[in-house]
Amino acid sequence: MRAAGRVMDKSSNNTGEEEAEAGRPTLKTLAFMTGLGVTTVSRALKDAPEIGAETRKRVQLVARQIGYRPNRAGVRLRTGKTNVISVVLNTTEQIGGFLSDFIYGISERLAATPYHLVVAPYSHNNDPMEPIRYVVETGSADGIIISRTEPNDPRVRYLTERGFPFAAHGRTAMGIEHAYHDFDNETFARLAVRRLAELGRRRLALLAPPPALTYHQHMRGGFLDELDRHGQSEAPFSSVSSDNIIDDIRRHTIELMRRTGRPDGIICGAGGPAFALIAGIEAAGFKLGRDVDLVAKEPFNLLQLVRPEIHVVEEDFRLAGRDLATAVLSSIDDRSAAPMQRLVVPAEVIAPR
Amino acid sequence: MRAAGRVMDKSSNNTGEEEAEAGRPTLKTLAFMTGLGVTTVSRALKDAPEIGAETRKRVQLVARQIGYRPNRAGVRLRTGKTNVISVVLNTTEQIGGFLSDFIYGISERLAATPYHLVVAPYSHNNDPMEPIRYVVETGSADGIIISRTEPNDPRVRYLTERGFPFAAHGRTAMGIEHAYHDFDNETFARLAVRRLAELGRRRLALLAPPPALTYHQHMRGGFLDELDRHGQSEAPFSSVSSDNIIDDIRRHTIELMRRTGRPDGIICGAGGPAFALIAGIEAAGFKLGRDVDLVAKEPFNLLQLVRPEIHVVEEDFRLAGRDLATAVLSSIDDRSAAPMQRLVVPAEVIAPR
DNA sequence: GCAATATACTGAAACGTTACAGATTCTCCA
DNA sequence: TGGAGAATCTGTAACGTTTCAGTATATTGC
Repeated sequence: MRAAGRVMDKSSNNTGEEEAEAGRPTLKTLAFMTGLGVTTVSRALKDAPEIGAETRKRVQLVARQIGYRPNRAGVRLRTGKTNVISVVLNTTEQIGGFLSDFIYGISERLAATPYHLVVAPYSHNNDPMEPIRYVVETGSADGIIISRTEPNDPRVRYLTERGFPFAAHGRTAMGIEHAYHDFDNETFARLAVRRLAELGRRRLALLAPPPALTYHQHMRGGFLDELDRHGQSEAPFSSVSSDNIIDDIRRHTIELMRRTGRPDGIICGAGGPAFALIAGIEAAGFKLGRDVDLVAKEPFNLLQLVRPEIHVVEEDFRLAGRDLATAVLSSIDDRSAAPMQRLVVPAEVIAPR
Repeated sequence: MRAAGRVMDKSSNNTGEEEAEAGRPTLKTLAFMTGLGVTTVSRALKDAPEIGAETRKRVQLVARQIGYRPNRAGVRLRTGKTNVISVVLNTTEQIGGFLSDFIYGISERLAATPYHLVVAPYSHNNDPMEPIRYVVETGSADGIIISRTEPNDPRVRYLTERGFPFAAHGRTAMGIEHAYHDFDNETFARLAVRRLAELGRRRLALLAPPPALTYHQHMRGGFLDELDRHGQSEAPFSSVSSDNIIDDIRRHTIELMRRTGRPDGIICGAGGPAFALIAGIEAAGFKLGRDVDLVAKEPFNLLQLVRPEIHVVEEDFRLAGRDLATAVLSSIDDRSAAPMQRLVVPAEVIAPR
């Protein structure tokens, strides 16, 4: 009864507006259809307490029926909320790219939310800060995911100073508590060294990530310390990093294997470059599993498939993506909440099959 | 003189507005600073002819100085223009993912434009039409890039009917002229068969993409026809496609190699799955290059690195990304222009090194 | 029976932009 | 000299949303 009365009132009030009934439904359309004011509709849709229960249901029903979807630009203009997560990526990123799974992981987490994922690239010759500044200055996202984290990362400092929600793939070492997801590369290195020790390998080389990245330290730290415990020695291999292009790695590996102090065990801190390592080892005339053992990260389950004689540790980038998305979302939700920090500790080295 | 006079006028006119001087500069800020109206500023920035040359320069100078950047939400709300390209991806996509390069290619092309790239995922169990409908209905992008194109693709029909700019990775066969970038998989298959014929291989198997996808037809077409020309026969291998998970492919390959009519040549229509093929061949006790030859796509230059005895054809996904981005942009720019259609024809099969 | 208060709704304004429909000044020609 | 027309600028409205400051009606307390 009440409802009906109001409907009559309002519809006659609103008829001046000449509803075209074309295009996407907006709040105005809903207001017209329900006979309510735009404000009421807006509030009813977000379950505001000052709207009658019946009205709320009615509005929501109609909205669902006609497939109302809030206009993102409208919301964004009014509130500043973009419903966007920006993932900043280095386009000169490594071989073969773990990136697919990373992106899929993020998407997966975002799928059930109103958030969109935008990919903001930067190339090696640009300033990594540039896309970050852009996002913050133009407010083009509600949160940022960064990767290739450094111990003293200007992006982390910048974002923290401004209180802008973000999560990093990798840790820092600058006394700032921030959200991150990281793979425990120290443990990875330890496990790898230990395995090679078990196999009787005495002289090990490590293909590490570039020194600037935090996980270089972690990996080398674990490597060196564990080397010490087992009385093994290092075959220096720092002329190249897992960031180099395939051919560089292959060439340097050949050179490494031909040195006097060549290693009998190699550890590779990434997936793709392991292929180049293998190629180099074999090109130098050595045989995997006999002359030298290799422990590598296995990001796509392809490595051990073609070279069953290598030892692998699995790293899950899809999980990293999901985790980081979750972390940013909760940062956005409550900026003062404790940042999500997850360290994934590898449990085992998978032996050759 | 003139300019100065106007500045005085306008600034006194505008002083009612109490410029806070905080936050991002907007047109209003610029208007205040230059002493012009916001309309004039807006037009000056986009080089409208009805604005005096001097004014235009002045406005643009000030804009550059204070780092003015148009508010995307404002533009989008007013004009409907989003400056967004949406790339719709299947998150259950294949092994190892060529996706990184694809995305990087798109980003690369978009970098110098005002466009952002948003990734819209769908999983195997969802309707592939869903993200497409979402984008079109909510107008959340100016253009779409789709992949995994089918001969009679409902997405292509839908987008064409609505005149929505898009480009497809792959062709269709439905009498619709649309923008695409495609790798010539027919030629790929022909080259592969020819190479295997040269090697004396008589009985060939093809690991094709799923039958639903257009390039399945192309690849199989070229394969069968060329098979005929050389008087070779086919070893049926349709129980599995290059979309299957690694382990399925490996198992089916073992089974294939143990059959009576086992192949002495195999062609693999994708990069990742080749690893599984190799594993299967070897698990069945055969040797690559001796018992059987393999021709595969090489998307990341990793395959031949660890298995120098295989023959590869390079497919460049970064180029595909760049191309598709270019195609959508030009579609957006002029909807009636002839759609960009590019077929990349592979020239050679790279022999083992 | 009347004020105070709670309940359920409302219009107007604002976010930043562009399109529309003028307004003002200047130039040039009859 | 006067008026048409070009050149250059202007304010207002609108896109769809949320917030602010109400208004009207119903309910309560005394």
